[in-house]
Amino acid sequence: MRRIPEVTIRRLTHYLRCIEFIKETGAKILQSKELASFCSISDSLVRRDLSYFGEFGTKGVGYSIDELEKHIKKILGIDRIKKVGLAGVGNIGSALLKFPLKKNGFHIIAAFDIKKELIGKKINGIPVYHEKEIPRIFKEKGLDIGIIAVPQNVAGEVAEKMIKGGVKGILSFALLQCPVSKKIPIRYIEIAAELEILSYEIEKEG
Amino acid sequence: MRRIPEVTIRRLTHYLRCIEFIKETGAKILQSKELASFCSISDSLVRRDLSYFGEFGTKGVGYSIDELEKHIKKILGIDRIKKVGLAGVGNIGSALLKFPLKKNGFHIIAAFDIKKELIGKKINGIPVYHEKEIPRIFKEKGLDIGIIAVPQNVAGEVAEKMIKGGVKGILSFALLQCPVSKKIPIRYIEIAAELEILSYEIEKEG
DNA sequence: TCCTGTGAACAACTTCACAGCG
DNA sequence: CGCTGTGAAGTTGTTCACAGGA
Repeated sequence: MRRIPEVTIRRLTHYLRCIEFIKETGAKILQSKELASFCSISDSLVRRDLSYFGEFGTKGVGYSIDELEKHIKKILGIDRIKKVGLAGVGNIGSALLKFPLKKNGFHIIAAFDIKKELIGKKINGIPVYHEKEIPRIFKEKGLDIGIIAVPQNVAGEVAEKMIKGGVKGILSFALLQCPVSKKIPIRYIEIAAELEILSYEIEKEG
Repeated sequence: MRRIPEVTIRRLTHYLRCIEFIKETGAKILQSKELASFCSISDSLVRRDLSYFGEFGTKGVGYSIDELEKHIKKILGIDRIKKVGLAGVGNIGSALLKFPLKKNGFHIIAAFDIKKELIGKKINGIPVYHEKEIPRIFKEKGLDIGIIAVPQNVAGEVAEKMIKGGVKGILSFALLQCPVSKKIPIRYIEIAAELEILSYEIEKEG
C-alpha cells in the first residue's frame, strides 16, 4: 500500500460528516459521484482516497453506506472510544467541556487548571484537577489524547507533563514553543491563523 | 506572478508568529535558515514562499525582521483592522468574545443570538443583537468577516443573512449544509475533525 | 449497462543547486 | 564569502480514461 497523503485523511473525516447526514435520508447506497458533489471534489478523488485502504465498493452499484461508515471509522481509529484530558479551563477550555465531542467518540475524562477555585469542582460532570497532577491522572486513567487550552507561555510545560503521563497525541490551541521531547503527533487549532488566511482570500480579489 | 499555493499562505501566518516571537529577543535580521528551523521546514521553502511576493531580502545578509513583518501583514491583508461579527453566543461563541483576537487585528464589533436574555446585553463590551438583525448590522457597521458559532441546523440561514449584509468572508465552526449563494471565501474550524485526524495518526504506528 | 478501482498522464508543490549581488 | 532568489529536477497529489466485475 502506498504512503497515504494527509489530505486524504482530512477528506475521510469530511466523508464521515456527509455520510452521517446522508444516512438520515434513509439511503443505503452511496456512489462516489454523489459523495464527491457533497464535498465539492471530483468523483475519482473519492474513489482514490478510499482505494488506499481496500475495495469497499461494488462495481456497477456503489458503496454500502453502513459499510463505508464502519470502514472509515476503523481507518480513523474511532471505532473505539478515545479518552481525553483537557488542560486549561479558561475561555476555550470551558467551552470544550460543554462541547458534544462524545458523539464523535471522544470522552473528556479529566480537566486541569491552576486556579484554586476550580480545582476539586466538576464541570459538566468532568472533575478538575491541579495541573501538577497531569502525569499521574493521565497514567492512572489511561488517557489517549491531551487537549491544550492554556496560555502560550505555559503550553510547553503542560505538553511535557502530558507526555510524562504517556499521552499518545496532542491537540493544542496554543503554539508549543520548543518541539516537545518525545515524538508523538501534535496538531494545532489556531483561530488567528484561520482569520488571517481568510483575510488574504478576501483581499486577493474582492 | 505564478498562482500561490494555499499552503504558502498558511505558512506565512506561521512565519508571522515566529517573527513576533523572535522580535522579542531584539534581533533585527533573520535568515531563511533560522526561520525555517523554527518552523521545521527547509530554508529553500521559506525563500520560495517569500519570493512569490517580491524580493524582500538582502543577498549575503538575510531579511530585515521589521520589513518582513510589515510585508507579510500587507500580503495577508492585516495591515488594517478587520471588523468581525459573531453569530452564536453559546459555548464557543462566548469564548471567542473573550479571546484576544484584537491583538491580531480582528475586532469583534457585534454579536448575535436568538436567546432573549442575551439580546441587548454587552459581553466583554460587545453588544448582542437578535440574529434577524444580522443583515442590517453587518451593512451599517461595514463588517468584513462573519464568524459562525451556532448549531449546525441553523448555520446555513445565518450564513445567508451575513451574505445579505455584504460580508466578505466567513469562518465557521459548523458545517454549512448547502453551499451558500454568493461566492465568498469560507473557512472551517472543526474540532471533531482534528481529533479524528489525531486519532488516525496515533493508531497508524504506536 | 453502470460504477468501481487503478495504471498512466498530468498538475502542483518542494528541494536541489547555483548564479548573482551585497 | 554568504545568503537570497530561482530555473530545473524531483516528489507528491489529482485527474483521466478505461478495464473489469456485478
